Amino acid sequence: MDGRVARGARTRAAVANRAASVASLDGLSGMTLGRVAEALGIGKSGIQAAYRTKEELQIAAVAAATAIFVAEIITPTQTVTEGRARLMALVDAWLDYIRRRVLPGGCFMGATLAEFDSHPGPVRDALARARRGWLRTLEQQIGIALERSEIVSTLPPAMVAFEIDALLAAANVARNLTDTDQPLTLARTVIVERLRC
Amino acid sequence: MDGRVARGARTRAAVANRAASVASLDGLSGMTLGRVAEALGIGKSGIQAAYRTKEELQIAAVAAATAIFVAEIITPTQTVTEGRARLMALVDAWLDYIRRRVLPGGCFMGATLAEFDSHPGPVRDALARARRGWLRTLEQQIGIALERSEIVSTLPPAMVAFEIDALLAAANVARNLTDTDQPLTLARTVIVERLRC
DNA sequence: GATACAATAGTACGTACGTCCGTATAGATA
DNA sequence: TATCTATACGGACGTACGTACTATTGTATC
Repeated sequence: MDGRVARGARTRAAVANRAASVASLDGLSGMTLGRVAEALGIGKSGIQAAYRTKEELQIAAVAAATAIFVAEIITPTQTVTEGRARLMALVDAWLDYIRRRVLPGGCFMGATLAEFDSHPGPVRDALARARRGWLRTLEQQIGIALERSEIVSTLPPAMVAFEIDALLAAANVARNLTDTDQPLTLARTVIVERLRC
Repeated sequence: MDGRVARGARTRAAVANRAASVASLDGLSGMTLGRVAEALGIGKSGIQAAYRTKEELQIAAVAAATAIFVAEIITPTQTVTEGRARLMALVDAWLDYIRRRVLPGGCFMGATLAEFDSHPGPVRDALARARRGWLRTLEQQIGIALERSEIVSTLPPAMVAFEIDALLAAANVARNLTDTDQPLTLARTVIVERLRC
């Protein structure tokens, strides 16, 4: 029971995951077929068998990174009470996800969005879609927290979501630059404070 | 009166500026000698005559981008009253600098920091130095504004500076993604609001 | 057990990269 | 004027890229 198609699917998943890892360090352009192949211990043609072109591989890497993100951050917080509690659970899960270096480069989006934001095409579309989903998730919990008066804000949920995402992204960069976890706790402090006004 | 060294210096400056332009779009790795050369209408060897290696060119690009940044944002606001007024002048100058697309990719730091934050070396050091200078400039004015009670904050100046920079960086990404100036004004709204608590 | 076909390896191609070298041009120096 | 010297060019180098193609393996189907 380890047929051709099962093996193929497993390879495809392994390739996509490794591509996401490499891209978190060197970006989706710096991620080359040869590097991914070498990291996996297979030949370049093995990558091609899974994804025909580099662009397909890039999109697969985005999908893989998104899946990891959902598994690490979205799913585990799904059981937490909606509103402020879940919002903070999301933030903490994100910070922990970065701290644990699930992907070696930290935040996949941080490394790739800046690279592709000026390059229209299917890859950028995939990145933008994932980003929008994350922002909407934040916005939703902020809205609920506001309704329940668990947080205070003079700004609409969408702006608060934008702000939290901005702080997290900046924390990721600062963390990579300084090789210290301090920026992560700093960002958390700011976020906590901003949910009180 | 257009001697070798004068011509050389002029070429070096032109090469560095064009390198900064290209890098704002494609990053410091995506910026290739051939592309810079072509954009300048000279040969690859012309670039090499100005900067021996690609790394030297990358560092020169950082310096050129920093110089542009200073000329466009720091210097013009130097005459504004210190404190809240100058802080907002800095923010507005930054937003306008992005809006005017002085560099085609928007924020040079936004495009290159995320790319190099996981790549130790002289290029990252140059980027980190420039970033620290910008954060210190913000922090300084925030501190003065706080002393003079022009703004209210329960957070220390360094954190507010971190936050403002984070919002601006996120605005740049969102602006490139959406091709709309709306994220810029959104970020400004958040910043103004955050200086009141 | 024979046949068809998917997954992977291996190889080769054309292009573009960064770098190096030889040389012509033209300003600086004596 | 004659002699350096720095700028810029053209070209060639080895490497690595993405892609295309063929051969081989191993599994499902009949």
